[in-house]
Amino acid sequence: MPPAPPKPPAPNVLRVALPLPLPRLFDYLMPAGDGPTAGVGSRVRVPFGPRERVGVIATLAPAAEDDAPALKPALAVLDAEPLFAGELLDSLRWLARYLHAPLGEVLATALPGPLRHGEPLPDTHDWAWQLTEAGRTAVDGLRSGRPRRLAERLLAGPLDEATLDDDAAQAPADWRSAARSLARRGLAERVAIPPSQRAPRPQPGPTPNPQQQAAIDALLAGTDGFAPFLLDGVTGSGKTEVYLHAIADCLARGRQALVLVPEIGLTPQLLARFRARLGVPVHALHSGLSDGERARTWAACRRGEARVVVGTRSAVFLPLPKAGLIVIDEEHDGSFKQLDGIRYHARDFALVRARALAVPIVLGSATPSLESLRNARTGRYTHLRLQQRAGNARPPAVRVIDVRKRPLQAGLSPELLDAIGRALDAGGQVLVFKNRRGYAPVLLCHDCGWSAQCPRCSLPEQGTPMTVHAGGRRLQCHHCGARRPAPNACPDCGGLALQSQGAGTERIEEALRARFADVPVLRIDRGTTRRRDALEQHLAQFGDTRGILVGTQMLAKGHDLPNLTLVAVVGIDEGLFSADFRAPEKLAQLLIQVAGRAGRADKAGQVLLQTHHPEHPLLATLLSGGYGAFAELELEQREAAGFPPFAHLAMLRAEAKQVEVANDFLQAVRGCIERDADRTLEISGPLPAPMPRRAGYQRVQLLLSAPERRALHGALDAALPAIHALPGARKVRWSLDVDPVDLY
DNA sequence: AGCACGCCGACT
DNA sequence: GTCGGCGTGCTC
Repeated sequence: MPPAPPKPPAPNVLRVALPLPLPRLFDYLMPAGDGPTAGVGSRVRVPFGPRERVGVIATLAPAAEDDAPALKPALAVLDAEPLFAGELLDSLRWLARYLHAPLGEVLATALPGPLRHGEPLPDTHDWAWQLTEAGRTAVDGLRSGRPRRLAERLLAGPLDEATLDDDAAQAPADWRSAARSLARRGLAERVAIPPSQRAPRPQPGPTPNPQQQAAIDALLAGTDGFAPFLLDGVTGSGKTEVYLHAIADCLARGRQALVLVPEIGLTPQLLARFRARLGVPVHALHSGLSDGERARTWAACRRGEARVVVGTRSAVFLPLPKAGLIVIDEEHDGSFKQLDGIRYHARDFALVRARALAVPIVLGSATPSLESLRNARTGRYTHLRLQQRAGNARPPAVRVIDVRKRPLQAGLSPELLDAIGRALDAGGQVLVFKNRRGYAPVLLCHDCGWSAQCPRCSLPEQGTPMTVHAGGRRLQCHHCGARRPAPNACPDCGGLALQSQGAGTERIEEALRARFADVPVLRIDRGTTRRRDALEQHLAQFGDTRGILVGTQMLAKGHDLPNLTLVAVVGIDEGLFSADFRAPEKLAQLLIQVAGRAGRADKAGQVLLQTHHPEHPLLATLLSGGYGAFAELELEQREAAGFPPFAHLAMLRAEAKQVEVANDFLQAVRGCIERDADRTLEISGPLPAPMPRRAGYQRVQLLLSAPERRALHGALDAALPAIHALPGARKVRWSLDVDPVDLY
């Protein structure tokens, strides 16, 4: 008999993903002692240099070869059941490869702080109240009152807090103070019970209109397997109602539903509506929660106990062992993309997860992203439309105001101020919306509307704007890098009214206060409104009284203002002529959204757009054909210019105290990439970024573009090891952003 | 990323 | 004479 082949050695090496910006795993020996068995996806505490770190076991490997460095043993395995398993682990591995980010960093961003730092998965039990021994004998002796009534109910057995809450909702009574009163006397106690799996007690909602019903039917028909839907519904058409029906169906099938909303969209009102309608606990996940709460929600999802989670972008990392549905509300919203650290896009990653989980996913928006519209158009997504506005709301009348050569006061024209005055006289509310999105500044002539275009690479129709650098004294093109000094006078009309930026909200507020001294003027922006519900509070306080709201982005949605009769939008020209190819899309989405705020009730609303370019095709198309027509046109432009969704981008950014340092580094990076890149890969840069993020630091960037994703990722895969090894890599702060949203 | 080690200026 | 600047090198 031939000798049996040698048995492969039992795996005794842990390959651990640590949260470090290093693109490799670290090997350890099995920990000594008898802790939980080491399994892929479990966390381990390991020695790392002079300190300790918590990582995740990525793979188990057989004994290392002799030439390998001497391995240290891991200190302890922290999870008996792997924290990351199945679909979530697979999807996160995919994400790390897609973003070209270290697995350890991706896994770390997917965990709430306490879990990242090695805390055990927290308990997720519910609480109930029961009588103590003493309590049972003392009931008869209690004075009549709420504590006695509660004690009598508890005689029949313990009651969980959710049931007590529900009963209290029907017959309002404060059972908590009664319970505390009993507890003080040692008659009752609070005890932990297993998490409730009560059947949903949904409340009926309004009857869906025919379009909503058609959308609901389509969603319910597609619950078997991966099925992406674009729910394209005008403002006020009742998308949430459609979500609620789909979620209720998902709950009825005993599955979990995940709802992602933009940062600004997760309000107490929205949660209350979901809770009331679905009749099950709804978990919320957002930045306002404590670490402990986030960890508990994570645990409840991991155990399959959480039925519905509504969360902002990081909720896309929740484990969903019983997934049945994913909803992305306002799918076009920029806050789904993380702008630092692991730069993931929650909507895109949610699609990857939905596919891996084999569940339907609904992307809802009144102004879908061009990416999603294209996917709907090519048939990758089922396109569902809601075109009826609920109730008797009428679309507002939109008018464009030409401000060329008009005397402006804090950027406001006399016509606009007159219209504001008339709206106030009629007892209405006015919203003055300042479009300020951190666009790269462009140079604009106030007399004739001329803006600086690159002479070398202008397209015949739209042109390539040059951006303002060096404090307004230099212009630079972000396509070809051409530079020239900024002119002192307008090359077209000879006027001296060249300006690079409009007025901020503070100046507008000031001017409005001076002009309309008899009405309240409320400014809403990042400066005045930091906290989550501060916006709602401000607006509620403002009420229905006649007055003026001044603000940015934040005012584009939220709290209904039924008495709002005039919306004035200023500062749109920066969006019309921005060098950022996404600026027109963002501007169109914003205009539609802001316009949706006027005339929601039965009062007719008016929208005024103040611009130097009344004849601009974006405005003309948007006003005559709506967002759909705009999107059609814009997709053509993107295709002609070779921008997403017809090309795929990656951005390498570097910053240093001296531009040359960052520039030299990216020049070297460019060399690494060019060495063996596909011919279809286009590289532009290194170019200075027009807006420094931090004072004293200079930012430079290198943009990669390819018509096929494969070419882009192939080039990055090939070049990244060399880039990491570049001598300059430690002298600059650099990052790679796959699918960047902001090019500046 | 941390955190060490390692060589050159103004201070108890 | 020291305390401390941040340059480069490593972490299984």
